[in-house]
Amino acid sequence: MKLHRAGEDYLETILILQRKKGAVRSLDVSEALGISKPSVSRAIRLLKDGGFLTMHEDKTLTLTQAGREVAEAVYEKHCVLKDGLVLLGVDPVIAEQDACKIEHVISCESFEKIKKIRLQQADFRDSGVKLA
Amino acid sequence: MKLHRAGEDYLETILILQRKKGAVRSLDVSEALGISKPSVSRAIRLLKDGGFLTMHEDKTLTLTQAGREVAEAVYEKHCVLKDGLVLLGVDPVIAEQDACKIEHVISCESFEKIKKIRLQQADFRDSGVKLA
DNA sequence: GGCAATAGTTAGCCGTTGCTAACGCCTAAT
DNA sequence: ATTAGGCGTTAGCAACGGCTAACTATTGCC
Repeated sequence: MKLHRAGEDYLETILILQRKKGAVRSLDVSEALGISKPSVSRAIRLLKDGGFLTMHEDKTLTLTQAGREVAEAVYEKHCVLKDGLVLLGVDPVIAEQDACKIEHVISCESFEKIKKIRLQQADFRDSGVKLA
Repeated sequence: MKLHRAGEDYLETILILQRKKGAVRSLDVSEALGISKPSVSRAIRLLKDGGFLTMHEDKTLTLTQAGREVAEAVYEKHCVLKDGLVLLGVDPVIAEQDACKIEHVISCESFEKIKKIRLQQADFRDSGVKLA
């Protein structure tokens, strides 16, 4: 099963909510993403069918191994991209929005290069040299 | 009329083809993008209705002022993003693909910051200092 | 004139991803 | 026990953006 933008978003959100408050239900995802309950319900069903998460009797959601891998990969992209943009002087709110979109389209190769240079920039900055 | 990813892609492609070979027809766009003739035909009609281009009696296409502005903005993002990624060491083919996607989702604010830092990096590199 | 190739269009399908309306179920309060 | 609220689901709609099949129109060749 091939994941699209929305699927990645849902998995990422579930991961974040799981870390933040433990048990996650569909409604939590709905509120976090600002997407209607029925839309989330259908998406969750598809992700369940695809083997990315399981829903327990009490309706709480848990990511499977596959789901967690996707979610963590996307979330890492999110964090590095947002951080990088903020470092460049982008407004944090804008950086957050952009990271939310770019995380779904950027290749792993490009991402790794950005991650690398971002670390170097941090080192560079910490060394006391003024860049910008 | 609000443009989406596809609309921007078509306008950008028409701009590039126009610069490369003068007159542009639907089929040129179809071949350049690898999208079927009917899909391009419909998209062109919508862009025409939206005031982004005009189609002449001989079926050649011309961007309007509005269309050209969009196309040039997207194309500039494309070039800067691709260049930036290549500078970071990303394979040019991958960089091209990623730029094609990111150009449609990145904000102007983030883009401007990237453009700025890219120029600084170029200066820095030209100054003889080894970065990577 | 007739035929084939080229180019554009129309009609209609599909998947993705949003939405609302309305229903079902469970729990808690009266 | 009945009722109300919270949560999930079902049904059905719409927009976007691909696709194929099939039609039309123009042009160039014999």
